[in-house]
Order: sequence, then structure tokens, then C-alpha cells
Amino acid sequence: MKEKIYVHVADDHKILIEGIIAVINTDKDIEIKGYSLTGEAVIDWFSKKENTADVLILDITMPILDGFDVLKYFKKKKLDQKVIILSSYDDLKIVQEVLSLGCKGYISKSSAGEHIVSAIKAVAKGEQYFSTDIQSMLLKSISGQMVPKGEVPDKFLLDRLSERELDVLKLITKEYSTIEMADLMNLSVNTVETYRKRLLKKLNVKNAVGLAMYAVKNKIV
Amino acid sequence: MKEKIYVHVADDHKILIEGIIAVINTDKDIEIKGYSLTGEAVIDWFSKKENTADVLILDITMPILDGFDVLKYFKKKKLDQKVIILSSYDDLKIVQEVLSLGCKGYISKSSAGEHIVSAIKAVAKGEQYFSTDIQSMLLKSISGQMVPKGEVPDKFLLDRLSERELDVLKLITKEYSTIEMADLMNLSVNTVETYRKRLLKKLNVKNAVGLAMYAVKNKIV
DNA sequence: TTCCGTGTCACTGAAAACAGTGACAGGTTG
DNA sequence: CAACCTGTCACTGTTTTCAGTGACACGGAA
Repeated sequence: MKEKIYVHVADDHKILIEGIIAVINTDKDIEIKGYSLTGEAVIDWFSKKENTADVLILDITMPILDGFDVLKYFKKKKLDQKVIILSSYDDLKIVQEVLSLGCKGYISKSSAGEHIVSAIKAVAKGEQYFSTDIQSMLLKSISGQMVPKGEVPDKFLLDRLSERELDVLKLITKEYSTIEMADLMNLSVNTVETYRKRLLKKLNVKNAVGLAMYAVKNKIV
Repeated sequence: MKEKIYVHVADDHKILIEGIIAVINTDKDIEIKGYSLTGEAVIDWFSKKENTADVLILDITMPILDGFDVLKYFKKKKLDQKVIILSSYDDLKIVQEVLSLGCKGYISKSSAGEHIVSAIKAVAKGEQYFSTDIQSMLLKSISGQMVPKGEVPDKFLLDRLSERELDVLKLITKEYSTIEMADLMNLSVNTVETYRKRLLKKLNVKNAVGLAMYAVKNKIV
């Protein structure tokens, strides 16, 4: 009889958590060790020594501190926590980003619950696990990535946005003009323009609408 | 012994559906009559005469045909189907929109599963049901709506957009500039500008980003 | 028939966005 | 340490958007 696998679940949608718990409870080898509704709660939970879990099921989009932040916290603290991302986004950039932050599995929310169980077991054993849609996306991206050597495609760089850039991006989606933002943030107009320009470049879009659409697609707003 | 309430669930996230089913199954008075993973599937299901449900739990965001489309379908077919929206968006415009399309309840995904059960029972009885965060948002919007009598707030007018305006709106969300649109549509730049200006006025936003955000929120793109 | 919305176009001027380049200090990381 | 990212700011253009005003034909609704 092998040992139980202990799991912690984090998602801001309580209903989803309840669902996951219900699914996981059907498996005798896995046991839920608590859940969190926010990124802050996850970090709190894991920062207490008495709390440990073999695997953390983690949503990306949560208010304030999101999945990225949680992964970064683990990295910073050099905790080798096994994490499975459970996301509704099948965006290549996001997958690459969380992988680089050390996550061990990625499941799309559109996949069936049984996959969570498989993923937990695989990751607990030290393997990686990706739901089929994510797998095929990764494969496609690699095979389609026949770029001349030396030239690194933008997609692999994925500049993560800085604090300030993110601030500006959010304000842009709220129809703020540069001057208004500068006023609001107590910055020079030039500074805000710099952030705007860096955003355009990093996200490879041509105008503010592109930025807004990016923000929407990536649940930044 | 009262009769059972039959429920159909629609969401593109299978895991969530499983969760909802698990939660609902704890209640003896409610029974699941199938589920759908897409808007098309919902419409298919309900268009078969042998399929009926007292209440439909419906997600807004689904690929291709979304929750709005499903509601519009019911409206068009004059089916008085009771629908509870289960959404991760707590946006006022969206709530107003689905209400105007005849939905009877609105639950945020961040609320607990037990609320679904309450919502189902309330709606089945002919009542309305909103989760607390949605309720407070609605109240706030109403109290903040102290406009001088006679002056109807724009939000309630929801001017219909013309064909051309819609065309331009869509292109704007694709980062087209006015000149590019004029070129593409074989129109004078001035004409396209006219549409743009009419859009700004009708939707009461201040720039192209506002238009794009409107388009996103109202599922025009 | 008159009014209104729509599709089409024009002109002007101010405001904002976009592009390019540059700079510099402070922090992190290899 | 050197390289890199971030936050901050400046200057100079060009292009685009936004605002205001106007026009005219067509078609449907009041």
C-alpha cells in the first residue's frame, strides 16, 4: 500500500474548488489538505511549517496575487513545491511562462476531472503532466518554430510586464489618456509614454486597442 | 413530497460541470438532466422536444456560441426557459444585458456551491436569484443612478449599432487604423471617421479603447 | 410629408498617440 | 564585475484620433 498523496487546491472560484475536491475524493490515494481562494492565502498556507502538500493545484487568474506570483514566491524561497496549473487559458506564452517558473503540470479547465487525478499522480511521482490540448499546442509551437538559428523568436522571450507597465496597461483599458495617467500616478507624461511604448513593443501590438485586447485576453482586467 | 426539479448545465469547462453536478447531487430535490459543453450543444439539446429542464445553468463565456447567444435563441423561439447565469464576470453591463434577455438568476463563480442549489430552487419557484456580490452591485448601480428625471441614462438606451458601425467597430478591435479601414472597405477616410465618431457618441466612451472594451464586454468580437 | 437613422463624403483644428533616440540611477543576476 | 531590467525623465517629429460642423441622398416610420 503506497502512501497517500496530499494536495492543496487554489482557485478564486469556490464552486470549482468544490468540484475538484469532489472529483479527487473519488480516489483513495489522494487526500485534500486544504484549499485557498486567493494567491495570498496560498502563500500564507505554505509559509506555515505545519502545512505541507505534495502537490498544489493552482489557478492562474486570481485577484491581486495570481498564480504567477505564487510560483515566483516558491522560486524565491527556493521551495521545490510541485505545482499543477489549472487554467482556462491555453495560451502558449502563459504555458511557457509557468514552466519557466518551475511548474510541473498544466491542465486546461476544459478537460475532464479524471485528468486531474492522473496529473496529480504523475507529478507526485516526479513526472510532468499536460492535458492533451496543451501537449499538442506545445508540440505545434516547437515544430512550427523552424526559425534560423541565432534568431530567437519573440514568443520565447515573453517579457513579463513590470509593475508600472501593468499599471499603465490597466489604466489604458479604462480609457485613460497618457496625460490623465501621468496626473493620476504623479509621473511625467514622458514616463508614462515610455511605459506605453515598452508595452507596445513587448506585446507586439500596434496601438492602445491592441494593448487593451491583450489585457482582456489575458485576464489582466 | 414535492416534485423534482430538473436541471441542465452548460459550461465549456468540464471540470466545473462535474463540480456542479457533485454539488447538486447532494440535494434530493434536484436532478441533473444532462449537460452541454458548448452553446451549440445547449441549443441542440433544448431543440429536441423530448428534452426539457426546469432550470438551465448557463455560463456566459463559451467558444463560438456563448451564453448570450443561447439566451437570444430562447427569446427568439419564445421559449420561456428559466435560466441562471453562472459567470466569472461581475460586470454591470453584462448583468443588465442578460437580464434584458430574460435570465432569472445570476451567480458569480466565486460564490459557494450551496448558492447554486438555493438559486435553482428559487428560480424553479418563479423567483429571481442573485448572488450577494451581484445583488450589491445592482443596488449600487441603482442608487448611483440618481439622474435628473427625464434624462434617461445612456446605459438603458443601448442604441443599436448600424451595419457599417459594427464593421468599423470590429476592425478597430483588430487594431486597424482609420486609413487602413478606409482602404479595406473602399471608403473615404472621412466616412470611416464618421462611423468612428458615431460609435464614440452612441456608446458614450472616449476613445478607441473604450470601443474595443465595449465590443469585448458585449461579445461583439 | 416630415422626421430620423443610415451611408456616404469634406474640411478644419486641437489633442493625443506613436516612433526614435537618448539618458541615468538602482537593483538583480550570471 | 558586467549585463540587464526597471523606473524615471527629455526632446523631436510624424501620424492618428478626436471634435465640431456641415452636407446630401435614401428609406422607413410617425
